[in-house]
Amino acid sequence: MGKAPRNGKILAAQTMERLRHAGLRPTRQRVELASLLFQDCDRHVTAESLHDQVTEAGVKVSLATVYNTLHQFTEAGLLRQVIVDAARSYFDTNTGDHQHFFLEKEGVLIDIPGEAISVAGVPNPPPGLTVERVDVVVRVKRA
Amino acid sequence: MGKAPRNGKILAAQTMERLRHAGLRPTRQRVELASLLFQDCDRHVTAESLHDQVTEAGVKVSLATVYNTLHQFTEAGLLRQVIVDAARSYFDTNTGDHQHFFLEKEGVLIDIPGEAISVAGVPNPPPGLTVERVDVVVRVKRA
DNA sequence: CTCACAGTTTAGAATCATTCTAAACTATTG
DNA sequence: CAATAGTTTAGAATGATTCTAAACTGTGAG
Repeated sequence: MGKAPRNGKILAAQTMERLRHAGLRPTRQRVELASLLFQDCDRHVTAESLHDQVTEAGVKVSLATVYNTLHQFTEAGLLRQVIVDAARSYFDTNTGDHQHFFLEKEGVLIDIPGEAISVAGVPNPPPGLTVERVDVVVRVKRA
Repeated sequence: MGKAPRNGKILAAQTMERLRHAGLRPTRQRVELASLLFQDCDRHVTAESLHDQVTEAGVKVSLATVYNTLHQFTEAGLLRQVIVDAARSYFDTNTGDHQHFFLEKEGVLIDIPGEAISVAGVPNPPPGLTVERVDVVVRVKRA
């Protein structure tokens, strides 16, 4: 032990700052979850996959808290919810403008950069409605 | 009584033919549901909304059968499943190429003709994967 | 027209993801 | 350090959907 703990501490401090900025009290659980979610590259998680991961890391966080936290992070703009599967909800750490490939059989999401794709010809919505967002899901399967 | 029954019979006969062509035995329940689904213009239903409708029409069909039937019709290509809401599944009687506006608050779907919208710049999927379909959901809200 | 059987329907139980509840805990502030 | 508002949690509850196994019904053969 040496590097891991030190990095852990630095990471935790940054994470706590980030949570405070988002208006969230940096509790042990939120810091743990945020560290897992935001340390690496972009990630796509479900409540269960994240709960499994945090549990395997030897940290005790209830599934209810994982659900709460995912929703709070989403409201705070730290995550984005992705709806592609009737069976479960995915959360994406990439909150920028982008779209997805979705491999249904395996429940795998792959980002498509926002600049890559362009959607043309969206009609004006019916009167009284305004566009919030345009989601594109490219459903793929193993060849 | 006069017109209604006669039309009903004609409709039923057409519907039974349609079901047979799709490889589905035309049972009372399937004919009832198909009549409701396909008689008018394009429709978007959930299992519950369709069950309510058929029940209000005075026809006895179990909710389980509505679920079964919706899935069978979908497999047979008579319906298309639309995934826009984590909470419930929608089925669309329009199986052609088109996209949707979705008014989340009210659970309302509105078709956008396929010719209207064009999606450009979809990257090649990762090796070993092929594109099945590109879904576009324009999420709207009351202004 | 009738029988037999494969395919269907169904009530109710079961499942699964998710949310709720209310009691125990903890970060924060004074 | 104490008070308190915000959090966490186990477990119950919910809601959509699926399953089960028993009863029912198109259909094709005779």
